Amino acid sequence: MRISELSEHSGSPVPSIKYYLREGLLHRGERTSPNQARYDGSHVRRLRLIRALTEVGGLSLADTRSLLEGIDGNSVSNHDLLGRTLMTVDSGGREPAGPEGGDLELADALAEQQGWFVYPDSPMRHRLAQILATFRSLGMELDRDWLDSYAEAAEQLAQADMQYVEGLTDVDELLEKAVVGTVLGDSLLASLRRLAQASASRDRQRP
Amino acid sequence: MRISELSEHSGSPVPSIKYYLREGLLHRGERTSPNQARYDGSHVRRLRLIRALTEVGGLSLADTRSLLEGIDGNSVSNHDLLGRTLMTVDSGGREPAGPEGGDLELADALAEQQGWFVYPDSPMRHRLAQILATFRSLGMELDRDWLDSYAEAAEQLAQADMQYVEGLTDVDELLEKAVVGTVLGDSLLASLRRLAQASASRDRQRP
DNA sequence: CGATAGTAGATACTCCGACTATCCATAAGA
DNA sequence: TCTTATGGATAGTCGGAGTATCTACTATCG
Repeated sequence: MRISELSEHSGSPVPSIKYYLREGLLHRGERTSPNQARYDGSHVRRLRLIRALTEVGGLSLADTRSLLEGIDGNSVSNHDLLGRTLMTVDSGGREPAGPEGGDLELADALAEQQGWFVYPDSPMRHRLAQILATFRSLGMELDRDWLDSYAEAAEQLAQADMQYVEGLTDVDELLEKAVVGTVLGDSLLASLRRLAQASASRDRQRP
Repeated sequence: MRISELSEHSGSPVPSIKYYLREGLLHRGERTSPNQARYDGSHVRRLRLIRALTEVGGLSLADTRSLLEGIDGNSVSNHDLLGRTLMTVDSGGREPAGPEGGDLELADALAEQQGWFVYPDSPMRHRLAQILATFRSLGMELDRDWLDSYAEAAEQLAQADMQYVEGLTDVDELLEKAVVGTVLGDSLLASLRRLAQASASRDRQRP
């Protein structure tokens, strides 16, 4: 298919497609002559993925590209994907630069309570500590029960994810599903949480 | 205190503070003469809040401002805050424009299973449907058990939030904690989920 | 008292990310 | 044939989030 058809099938305007090609997010089509190339289903699929990660997941193009490269390159050995590929994802937010005092310990305590193994230099460990520090800097006392609820929910979600992914043998498919599930899962969860909060606060208002 | 001291106390550079003043995110100081104004703790606090919401929560300045206005104006009656103020938050992502077919029904089914009351024209209801549509457009079959796990986790989180907030009588404080808890809570949860996933996938790799 | 540094506010400028628009030489299709 | 589309390259746009500069003026140190 030609680029205009690719545009129609994917819903992305031609100039954007050209841009993604330039930026290396989309693999080039099979060239049939100096100024003709053929695109196929893989391009449609990739475009949908790009738009899902950026529009719904809120990732920047740069983050999106690095995830796509991870998928393409089978960057990680089998199951280590969630632990490595996705660790690089920012999930929004410019670099803060907050000093984290005893918050690393709190982060570790939460992880230990859930039985998680956490690499000491894991970016997420530091990000977590930083978030905890931010809460405290705003005068929120970080109730341990509340935090435990969050950690427990995270554990349950991870278990659900593992079950969902269980039985997949194709590494490519597994990688892609893991990435999508993780990135869009954040958005999904955020929506559900809002709905639950709205409902709960309404219930509390008129019990 | 003068603006330079405010800058030191808050960690934000003076030009940025001026910018926030211009943009109406930060209330002006008490003017003591044509070119002098005095700032106080409320400014320090507000600056920290702004930076927490933008840097850690990943909100745009525009979203941040609208939330701050909600807090300032006591926009919502008592407990309706989570249901209304926070509904406006985007949680990242440019407008997609995805057509949602039977996904609204699926969204409603999930909500009903958790016993949530959802306004039919709630933005979050549509956003949820859209996210579900996105998953499907990527060829993920949307396992109902998986979705239920997510909805259940959301419910538990909302309950934890309610408990945390319970007993607060000061409306201003309640509003602020709700906003912070919701926005930063997303980031917190995302971090925890990554840690849990990493650990779980590691466990599965070497059982 | 005067020189120096700091200040409020306004206006203008910069930088980056994510596109759009033009352009060119060529190829496909009516 | 000749109008339209294409691939690729280069340049331009636009919004968001700051920076920089400028102008009067004030505070304060020596």
